[in-house]
Amino acid sequence: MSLATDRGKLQPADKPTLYKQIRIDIERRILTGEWPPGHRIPFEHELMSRYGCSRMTVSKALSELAQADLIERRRKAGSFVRRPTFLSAVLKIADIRAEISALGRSYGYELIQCSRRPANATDRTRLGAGKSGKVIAIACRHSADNVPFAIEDRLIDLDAVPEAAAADFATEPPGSWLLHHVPWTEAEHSISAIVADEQAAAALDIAIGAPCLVIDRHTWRSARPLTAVRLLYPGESHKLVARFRGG
Amino acid sequence: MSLATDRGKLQPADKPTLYKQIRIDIERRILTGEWPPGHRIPFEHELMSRYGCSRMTVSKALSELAQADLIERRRKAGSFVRRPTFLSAVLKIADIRAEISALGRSYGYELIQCSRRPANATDRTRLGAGKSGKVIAIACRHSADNVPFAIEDRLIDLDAVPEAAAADFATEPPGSWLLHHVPWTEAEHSISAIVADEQAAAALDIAIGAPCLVIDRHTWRSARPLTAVRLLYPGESHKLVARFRGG
DNA sequence: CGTATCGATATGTCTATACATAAAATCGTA
DNA sequence: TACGATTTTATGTATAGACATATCGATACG
Repeated sequence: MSLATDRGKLQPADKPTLYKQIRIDIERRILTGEWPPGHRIPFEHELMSRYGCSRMTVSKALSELAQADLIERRRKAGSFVRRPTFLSAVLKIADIRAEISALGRSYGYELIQCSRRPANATDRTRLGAGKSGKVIAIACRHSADNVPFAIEDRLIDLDAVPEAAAADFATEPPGSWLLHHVPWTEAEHSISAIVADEQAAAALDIAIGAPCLVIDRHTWRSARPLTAVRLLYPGESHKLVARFRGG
Repeated sequence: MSLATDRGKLQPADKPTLYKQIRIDIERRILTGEWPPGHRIPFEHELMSRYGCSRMTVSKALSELAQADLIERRRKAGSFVRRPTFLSAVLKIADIRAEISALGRSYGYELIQCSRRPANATDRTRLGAGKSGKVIAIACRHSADNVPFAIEDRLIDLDAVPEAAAADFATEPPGSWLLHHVPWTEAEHSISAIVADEQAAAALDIAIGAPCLVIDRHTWRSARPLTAVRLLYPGESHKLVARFRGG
């Protein structure tokens, strides 16, 4: 897992066109604290004359800053540095295969169990689906350099994702397959910690009672549940990187 | 903690100006999979005639989609739906006081220890600072409805954040104070799980050996370390919400 | 056959202008 | 003074046109 910025991104020294120059000038003043939250940014026509350009150019810079949530624009009042109420960071979650490969380690995948069945009450609750037809239930294990890395327990709604019926989860991890084949609009994650029970300990090759990081992820497309997954990692750390502060 | 989208955000049914209409039209096609990754979006002048508007209007819609990382624009070639290689989600981390208040629970704060001292070798390593002068070391406990919620162990670089010397951490949690007073440009998070040792168990009022979620956060401004903090939560879940898929 | 050049083309930036719209500020009147 | 109508103002959206620039593809050349 890795966290990186969004909010317009820290530009990679693009050749500074004028509007970009204006944008990073303002960004710099905000990020250094020279213009604190609540500060009114100079009016567009002030920036026009300061930079000797048209209002459209200034406006483009301000629009991007607004889209990035660094400033707030209010008609008649002006533009203001946003008051941060949250730390905001973009979480980039690679699928586990890509994550392990990116670390330069060899990826291993093992399908433990895969069944297609009509959804029972537990499945429906887990997916959050009202009525539900068939589901695919998958249990599998990911390993890095032949050491267990995570175990995965997943449910896929076959009505919402009929293409999944044709996928071969014996050879391709379901997370990778879904990431590359199924667009989604919303996801929700819950992070928690548990201690390994006998089964988890055996699958992860750790001691019973050892700490595990748990990630539960639910994914929807337009409010329709697609999949629910629980990932269990041995307690060691997963890194996230964030940039910028946010509103 | 709560995760929400960036990438332009799921618009709250803004009155649909033309460029926004174009934007959400394209967004819809991407998100439903009608235009899969790699698909070439109609050329700007095709969209111009389809919507009967000027190129600037079309371009504004595409620019926002590009800033949101949903598409990639290439000169001469056209604009293309981005190939998702990551799940992308915006992590919004409220400071703990705000987080607990938002849940409608009463917030309690208890300063356990606070000292100002020259940085020792351990402090420097932890902050990642080369040379370092003074630091503030803080240990404190947050509670919700009088139940321990998290314990915090923090180091603040006083040279980088001299204003911190004047803050009163006996009454205001350091996370809240920093969030509202100190702009930052980069942060890095590590999430892991441990089992409570005797000290943590006592502070959190849980059993020794019970699982704890650990978040280590380092924060910088322009590559200069500002603060390092370790938060220890009892194992129950922390929710995150993400939207859209990303590149 | 491989390479250099050049034209066509789609996006990238910018201008000058116009009108719309939301909201602050002012004024006028009850 | 209080309240409602009017004016002012800064942003929001949109246009038409201009030139810049990257790059694909074709043509010409060695």
